[in-house]
Amino acid sequence: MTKRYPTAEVLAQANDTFLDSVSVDCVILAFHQGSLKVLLNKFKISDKWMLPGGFVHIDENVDDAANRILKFRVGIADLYLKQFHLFGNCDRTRKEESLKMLDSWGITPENGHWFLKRFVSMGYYALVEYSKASISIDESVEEVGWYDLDKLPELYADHGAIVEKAINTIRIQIGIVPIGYELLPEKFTMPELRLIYEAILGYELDRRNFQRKMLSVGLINRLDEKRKNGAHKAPYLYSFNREKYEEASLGGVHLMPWTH
Amino acid sequence: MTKRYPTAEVLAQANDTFLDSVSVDCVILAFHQGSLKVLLNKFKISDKWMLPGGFVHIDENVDDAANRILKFRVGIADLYLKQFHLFGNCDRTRKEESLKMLDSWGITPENGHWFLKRFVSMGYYALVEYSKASISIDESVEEVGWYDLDKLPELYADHGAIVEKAINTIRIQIGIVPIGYELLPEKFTMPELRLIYEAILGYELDRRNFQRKMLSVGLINRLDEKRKNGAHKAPYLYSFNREKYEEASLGGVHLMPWTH
DNA sequence: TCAAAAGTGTTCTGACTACACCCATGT
DNA sequence: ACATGGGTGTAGTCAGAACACTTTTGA
Repeated sequence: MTKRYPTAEVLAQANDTFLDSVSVDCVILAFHQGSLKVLLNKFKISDKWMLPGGFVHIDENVDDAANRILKFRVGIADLYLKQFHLFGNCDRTRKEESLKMLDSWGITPENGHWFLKRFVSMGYYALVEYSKASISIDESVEEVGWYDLDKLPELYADHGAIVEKAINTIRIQIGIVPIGYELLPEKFTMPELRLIYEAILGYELDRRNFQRKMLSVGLINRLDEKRKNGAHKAPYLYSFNREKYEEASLGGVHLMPWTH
Repeated sequence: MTKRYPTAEVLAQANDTFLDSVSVDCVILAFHQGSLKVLLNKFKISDKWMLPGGFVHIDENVDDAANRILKFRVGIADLYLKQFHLFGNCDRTRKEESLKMLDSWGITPENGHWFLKRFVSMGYYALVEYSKASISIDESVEEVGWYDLDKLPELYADHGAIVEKAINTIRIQIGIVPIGYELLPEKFTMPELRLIYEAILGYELDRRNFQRKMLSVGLINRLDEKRKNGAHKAPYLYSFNREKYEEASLGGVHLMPWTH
């Protein structure tokens, strides 16, 4: 199973390789240095940044395609990965840009070439641990990088709207679905967990009440270790109770109050 | 704007009419005689019931396609209609069935015919008022009918799973998103509203607390009328405060508690 | 007059809020 | 010692759960 990201050769005869008209875009989020980052890449030919995305193999489930793209880009499989919206408007396809890309790959497209047709894109969001993600570049991509959510560069086509919709969806779900497990290392401190929640929600939480709430739902175990940070009391380390976490992911938990 | 549901003639030259590989399936729900019903139809050639669905015109937004299909089937436009999941597995396409359909329409498909390719389907759910829905039949459809959610007949391909996923999604959203407006006539009684919630949730609610809660969120106005039902006190009639309702639909409200 | 169902009031509990207070650590 | 930030305790408030009680209607 070493299916490739589409390159020039693949695209040239893609009619039988990929599912028509359907693409996948991934909003891959990680937490680093106090803020949420999203993974972006830039194709050699394009001057705009894009979300990591790709096409669906003809014999591949769409969800699996999203997983494959994710694994290819950040090197982690079986991540927290969720559908959040289908972007299906006609006006989202940028024919000129696509032509430019084909041209740069030395392809002179016949009329109605697969790549030039209208595409709808399934949006997925993924949460990954920054330190575990090893971003990779292939020959079609010039640059890959993590961008601060509130300092995004100009994005290709509707990718800006896709990012926005993703973060909105996560904000809504954060009260029901436990997160953090995917964004943090095995051992973490309570302030670290809280900073993630604050970054996603966009406002500050009461340090003390947050701690109590998190401990009371029972998804987190306190360890017998502390981490020395600086000139203050060393915070405890915690780990997720994997079993209960999975359970809560499926069944839903009431984690956060609803009123701001 | 009188685009048609695909029929034999349309399908024959559909390559340029419809978006490839993408279809739309609608789980249309209504409340009638104490239970939730879902709209199903049966094609002449098929022996299995299907969800109302269709294809996306080449110059049509996917969301608009869902709206068009809905309008065609129940005669109501601008309904409460929401994406809930993309069904994108390879194994969901039933090639033999599709061949049978084409054959029955007198089409001998060349290899790789549009209709025989793999399709992914965007699932939408819609809530409609039973009395306002006028279901219509076209020449390709043999029968259309409302089916009780827990007495569904055998459904085509993965349509059973689609219905299930739809109702699960609604159950999760019912606590945040106000519903009822779309399922009830202009004027309704509190028990009527409560029965809908109970039907969706699958369990009974406390009559008295439900009433208080509904009134306290302010989406509902009590009218100066009552409806005489039987040998008991006549319940008040209520109507939705449309303005606040729209607002709540967008911003979200905390309507129901989370714990069962 | 009685059953059935609607409407209102009350108590109890538990969760969230907003703090005050104490503890550990490095400079 | 003191600033910085982590951890615990507690009173006040508010919403939901449970249930008693009253009201209206038709048979």
